[in-house]
Amino acid sequence: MPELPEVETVRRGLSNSWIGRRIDGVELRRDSLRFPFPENMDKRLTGRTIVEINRRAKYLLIKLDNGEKLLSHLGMSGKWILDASSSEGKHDHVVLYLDDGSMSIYNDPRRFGVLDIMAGDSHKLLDHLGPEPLGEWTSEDLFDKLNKRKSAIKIVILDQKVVVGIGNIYACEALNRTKISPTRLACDITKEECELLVSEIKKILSEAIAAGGSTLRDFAGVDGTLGYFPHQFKVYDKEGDACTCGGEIERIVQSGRSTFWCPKCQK
DNA sequence: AGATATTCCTGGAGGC
DNA sequence: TGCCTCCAGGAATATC
Repeated sequence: MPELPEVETVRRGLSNSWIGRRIDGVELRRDSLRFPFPENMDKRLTGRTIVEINRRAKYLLIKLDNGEKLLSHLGMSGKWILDASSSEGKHDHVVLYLDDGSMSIYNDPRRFGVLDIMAGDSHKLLDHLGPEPLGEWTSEDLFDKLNKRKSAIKIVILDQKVVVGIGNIYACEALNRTKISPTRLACDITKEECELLVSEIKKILSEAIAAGGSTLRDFAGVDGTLGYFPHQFKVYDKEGDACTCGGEIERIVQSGRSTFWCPKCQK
């Protein structure tokens, strides 16, 4: 569920709490999530100080003082719980003991998340990724990629090789905002529509980050949990509701996933 | 290579 | 109230 804005919000929350902290102890409650943890992950993290936290796509890159990075992906249900007083959670998989006496816990019921340690800049999960939507991403780049694809536009903008960070929710929302039908073939999207898509995707992601940032203080104040933040959506999970144009929002299934859209205004 | 199906996992919702 | 089935979804992997 966390898409780019949620991961960026988590990055900011973790930065506030973690930068400059030394990891004094690591408790692994299991040996894998989606993938096995790297050999001796607990020992390799112990004694390290966190110097910087970056984001690439939906991955968090937690830089350590020896140059290595802890790679964290939240999958569907992953959360970092900061300043935890105790760990009784059923799905608390990893506990970090920090040098200020606090405890940070990685909790993930569905275990789709990833934790790994990388020494250099290359990683199997990162190397094939497409451009960052909030970086130097242009409509020309998008048009070139869509041109070659005969799948529905909704499916193609979910492809992390085309552009990163967009999940099911923002794909639906962006298409509604640009009035493009999710069923149109990617190769039939015009240059003008690409310009619109790029600018609306940048806008909606920025807005969501701003909203996440504003809820972060309150949200983290309650239980210190950093994970998924609900935002205001126009079409996602709103089957049967009225679209802003007056039409009725429908749900269809594309490649096994729900798409919410308005057939009246999205052409 | 590109398109599609399958897989991982648990909690929550809905049906009876 | 309880049990069953289905569904949610990120992204690697396999298969055609």
